Amino acid sequence: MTTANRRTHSGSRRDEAAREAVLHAADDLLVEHGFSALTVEAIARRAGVAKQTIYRWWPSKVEVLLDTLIEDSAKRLPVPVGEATAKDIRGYFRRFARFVTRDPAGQVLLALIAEAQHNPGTAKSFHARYLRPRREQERAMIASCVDAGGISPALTPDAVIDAITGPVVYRALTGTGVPRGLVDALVDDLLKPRSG
Amino acid sequence: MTTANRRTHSGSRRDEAAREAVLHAADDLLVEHGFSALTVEAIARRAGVAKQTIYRWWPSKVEVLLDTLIEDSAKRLPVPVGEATAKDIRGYFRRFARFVTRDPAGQVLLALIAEAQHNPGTAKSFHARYLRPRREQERAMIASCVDAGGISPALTPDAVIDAITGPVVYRALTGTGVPRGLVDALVDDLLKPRSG
Amino acid sequence: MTTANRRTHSGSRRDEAAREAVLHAADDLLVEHGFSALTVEAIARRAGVAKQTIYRWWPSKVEVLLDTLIEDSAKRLPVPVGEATAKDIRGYFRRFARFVTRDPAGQVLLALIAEAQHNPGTAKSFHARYLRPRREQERAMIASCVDAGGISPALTPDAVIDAITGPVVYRALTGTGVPRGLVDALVDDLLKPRSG
Amino acid sequence: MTTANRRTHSGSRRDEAAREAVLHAADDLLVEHGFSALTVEAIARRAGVAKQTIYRWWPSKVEVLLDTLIEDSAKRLPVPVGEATAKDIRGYFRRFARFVTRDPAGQVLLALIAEAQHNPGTAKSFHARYLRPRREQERAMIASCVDAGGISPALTPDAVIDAITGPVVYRALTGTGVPRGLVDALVDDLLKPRSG
DNA sequence: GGCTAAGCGAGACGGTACGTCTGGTCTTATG
DNA sequence: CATAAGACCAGACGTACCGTCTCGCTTAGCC
Repeated sequence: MTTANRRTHSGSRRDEAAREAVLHAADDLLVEHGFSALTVEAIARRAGVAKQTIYRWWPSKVEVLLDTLIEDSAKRLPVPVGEATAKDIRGYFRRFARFVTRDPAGQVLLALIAEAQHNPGTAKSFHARYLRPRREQERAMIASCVDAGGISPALTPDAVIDAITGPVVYRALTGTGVPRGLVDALVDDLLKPRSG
Repeated sequence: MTTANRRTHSGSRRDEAAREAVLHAADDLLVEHGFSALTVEAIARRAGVAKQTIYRWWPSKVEVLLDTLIEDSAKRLPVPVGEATAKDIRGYFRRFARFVTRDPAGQVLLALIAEAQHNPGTAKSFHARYLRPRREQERAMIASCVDAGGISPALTPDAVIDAITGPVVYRALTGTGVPRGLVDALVDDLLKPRSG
Repeated sequence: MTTANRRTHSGSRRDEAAREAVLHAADDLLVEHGFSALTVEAIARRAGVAKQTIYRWWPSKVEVLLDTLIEDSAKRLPVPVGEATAKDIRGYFRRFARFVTRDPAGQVLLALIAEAQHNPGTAKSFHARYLRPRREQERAMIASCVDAGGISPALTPDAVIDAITGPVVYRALTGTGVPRGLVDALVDDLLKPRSG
Repeated sequence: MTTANRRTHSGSRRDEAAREAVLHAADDLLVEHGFSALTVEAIARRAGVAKQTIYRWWPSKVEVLLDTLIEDSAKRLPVPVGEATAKDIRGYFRRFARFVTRDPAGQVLLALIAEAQHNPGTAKSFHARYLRPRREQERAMIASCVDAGGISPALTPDAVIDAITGPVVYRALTGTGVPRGLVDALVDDLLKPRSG
């Protein structure tokens, strides 16, 4: 009702509308036309924003993607906090598999893993701002469950996480999809102590 | 006065020297300056070859890389053929981990996995010419061992391969290295039947 | 402890200090770094003034220059008023030549002649605010001397002025300097009646 | 009849058609929309040429203009060569006045005089490639006439040229037009010796 | 003496053009 | 007929200014 009919920028403070337009434009372009269509010019065009506005706030288009990924995965793939049960953990990794294979934001994740291969700077901030913090939360999730006696894996928490997310990500990267039951099989196998 | 110092092309047949110069130039550039330095112009410059010569024989720089990867991994990471023992399999995956983390050709593999994310055409020929054939050989290796009774994994051969290579590749892609013992732990865990 | 070191603007009336800072900044930039360095942003930076303050009071950077030119040439190159002798006229044109070739304000004049070529709006206000009024005074100077019988040129006053300032300006514009004696020769030649 | 219906560029040699398209585009843009519309992008657009093609052959748009000026004034404002009469000289300066005030190429000349004010690099090559050679020819024209006894001016040849072209150029630059008879009056006045 | 109005420094904004780089296509000349 | 060379069109890169705008502030001048 009270919305202005034209976006009006906010003067000497950062324009939140422009920020969001950029993030959405980047996301949309990636999903619709792939990473190669994700040029700063195209983002600016699509967002109705000047190139300079992008360069003012983000050092590269990769950081734009990273921002969308961080926001989206905080919303749509939260790591369980507090005391986690084996069921919580299984649920998290199932959601992770779905996120990576079906959520648009999952495509962003894969694109960033890829881009980090090509560009050391990307790798660095991708780790610092996404992978590392998330890994910490995941580790805490596993550890809390171990502490509570819910599971007693033979591997370290890190190795467990790699052993589950690794195959999921690898199959997603190679475009072969994650087969039904793979996550469950891995989780079952890894979280319980090996007999003998 | 015997010139001959300069490579002299051969007339109406494809110039093998040019082909090899291109492959080596691509490999070297990737290792020395990373994927972002790997432009067709740079390859041509380094190989002492005209751009057109590259475009004549390869549809893109990615196919150049793919050719080097195919040649190099046939040489340096052969899949065991014939009857394979559990030991052979473990050995193969150990060599795989070393290849991916330490061999220059492993960098090519990672770069192609990455590039396949950005470009559907790359993905297609990367699968058809590298991943698929290799996966077939790996599957045969596992199957022959199962048939011989050497192992009896709970998962399908494909799942086993993913469960081992997945974490290795994932850690390599995220630049975190593959910890000592990870491969062995995964192999031990997956090749032997689950108790109970 | 009495701060006051920082210029403090004056509230709801135009800030004279800002006005002068702008004029001087423009002048300095032109002389030091040439016309191409004379951007509104650079003037604002140098003057310690916001861009908006410039746009509030001047329609363009050219008008800033024009203001400095008008002030400076009123001070340093006044046209003789009242009854003029041939000697006054010669003196004026000598000062004009020196102004155009050596005075920083002369550079401003040349820059505006140039800019007027590129921009019709500049041309218009440059004529209206500088060239026309000045030409009127020059014409009056010549006319008063003719009336007094001091000279009797074969050409109209306008043509005389053009015939003297033209070569001076042309040589200044082409950076070739005004040779000693050129002004005197032209003045001698033009102010006295042609024999025969 | 035999013209190709599409311009086809000429391979590894410079494309003459592209060169001419650029020169004409620059000329046209200057005349139609003024110097401020003369951007490299606009020239490229208009000429149907890639920007890089312009940057490959010209260091700046100014050099493009300079090339058009050199070609055009060789064609349309040749300096008389060989023994020149007073009539030839008068004719040349009359043509010069018409060139500067009415010929599109004259606009290019004025634009370059202007731009040379703003940019030292422009000034340098404008002098070296246009003004200096032309001045040499003009000086030779005057000298040959003096030698033949056709005229005996009180001023040096250079001063004579400046005294005639100066006012013409100055009036053209200030957009006031060159009045009928001004050139003749100046020529008459300057080429004949002052009596007494 | 509080209120209003304008000027101010600061700087974000949507744009345009800059000059550079690479991509992928084409032509020429050489062998 | 393959090659080295390299010109060509296309279009993205990241930067500099443009001219407009809003912010938060300071200072008159009016009630």
